[in-house]
Amino acid sequence: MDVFGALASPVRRELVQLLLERPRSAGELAANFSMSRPSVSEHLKVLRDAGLVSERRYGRRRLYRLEAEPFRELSQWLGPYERFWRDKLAGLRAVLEEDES
Amino acid sequence: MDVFGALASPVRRELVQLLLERPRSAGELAANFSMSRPSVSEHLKVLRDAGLVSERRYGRRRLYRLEAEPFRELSQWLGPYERFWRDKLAGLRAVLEEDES
DNA sequence: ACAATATGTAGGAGAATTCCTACCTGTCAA
DNA sequence: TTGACAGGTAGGAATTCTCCTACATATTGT
Repeated sequence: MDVFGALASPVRRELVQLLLERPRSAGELAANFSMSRPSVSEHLKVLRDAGLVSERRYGRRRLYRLEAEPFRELSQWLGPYERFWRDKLAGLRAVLEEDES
Repeated sequence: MDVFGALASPVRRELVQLLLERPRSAGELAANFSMSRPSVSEHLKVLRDAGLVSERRYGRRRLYRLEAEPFRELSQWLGPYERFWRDKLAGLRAVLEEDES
């Protein structure tokens, strides 16, 4: 599953959002959800496989942290569309000003 | 299915990319894929339901066009992560310059 | 009116996703 | 060394996704 597929799940987007604040352990992450801990662990695996997060072991804990690169790629993918909607807004503004005059 | 879910499919991302150039009819879009035309039509429905594209009928043709708003929302969602990876890059640069000195 | 064109919908098969409980593994602390 | 803790893996049920062929609907040109 690629980056887009990984972010398609609301649960995984929430995980990613939690990791944006700071790295957290698997258990701490799981505590934020009503689903079972193993299920959260599976979601973490999806995020890992997509390269969105990495994991380091500290004793019996595993700290998950956000990886920057995939988000950079996402941003690049979005670039052309961003230009698209900015142009749309600019066009809209022009029309509104036209009406005012 | 929401915007993220809709963009999880490579086929739908390609559709969206085609529509970024200009609005196109369902048939013209389908011609770009090796899968059956009805399947492409179903992908278009997913994009429609997610609000990513809209459709206007011109006779027996239906022109699909990209909608700006969902991409704007995507951009806003990405905002905090964009800051995240920019900070990472800045940090990396700082470390490299440190090494040089 | 009729055949051809453009496109969506129905129904279904097969694959993938998502969640669960049970279980296994490695680490820490007494 | 042994029990408790942190966390991943296995196997499976229910659901959703993706693709197909067949069919239905609307429009156009003759």
